[in-house]
Amino acid sequence: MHAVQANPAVLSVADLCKCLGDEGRLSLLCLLAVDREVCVCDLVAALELPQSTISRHLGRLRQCGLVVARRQGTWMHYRINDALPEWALTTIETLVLEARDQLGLQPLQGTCC
Amino acid sequence: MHAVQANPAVLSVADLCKCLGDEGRLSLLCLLAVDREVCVCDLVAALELPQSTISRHLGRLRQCGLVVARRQGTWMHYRINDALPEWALTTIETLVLEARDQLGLQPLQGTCC
DNA sequence: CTACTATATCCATAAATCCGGATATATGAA
DNA sequence: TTCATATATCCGGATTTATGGATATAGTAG
Repeated sequence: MHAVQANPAVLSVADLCKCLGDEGRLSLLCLLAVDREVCVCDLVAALELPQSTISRHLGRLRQCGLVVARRQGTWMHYRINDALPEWALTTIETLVLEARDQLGLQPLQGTCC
Repeated sequence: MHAVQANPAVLSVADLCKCLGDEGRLSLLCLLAVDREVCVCDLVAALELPQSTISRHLGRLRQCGLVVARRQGTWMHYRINDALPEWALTTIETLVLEARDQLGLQPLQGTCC
């Protein structure tokens, strides 16, 4: 078996920064950093952005390995990938803490599921 | 006097990340993080990019407040702005440390001035 | 002044990114 | 099966960004 799932292309510093360089994605990470696991519909409700936009951002975050998804029925639950390298996790933590002040985003209300 | 030089538009997390999300600018910051102060010609020599490209990247880094410049004769010396907020400085430090491994950039040789 | 160097800016092109409505896919229920 | 919901993907257009050669500016020396 040579499909040992090669290391998902080590996260580059530049790619991490590109992901964090968009207010939409940054907001998503802020929300995910508080509640451990959130489903897409709650994220859509919280950020008031079209569903396709949220999904697209989540897709990119997942592609970079910043978040992981878990399916539960028709819902998808996203959470920050805690298997990221240290430098990435500490960076995300620092930036999310500051971004939460800068972007005025209200905490998640009622969970849909 | 109402020209007290208004706060240079507080650095946003997203803007910092956009700046760091380019390999050219990231490389420049890596070089500046080692040697405290470097002049443009040395940066051009080290990165082997056209002078206009280097200057443009430095301009953006300066505009975001990540670096400051000091003129000495015809030379411009750039250094990381240590007056940045804590969250930005620690982020830069963490990312530069990792990026130096990822990007294989050789240390500055001979200073031009 | 002229000439030379270092750096910044201009410009047009190319490439990447973002957006959001429309559509496709997936799952569960009836 | 059909329907409804949740999410992902498609696609065309708008916006932003990066590029690098050419040019302009600033400083020094003669």
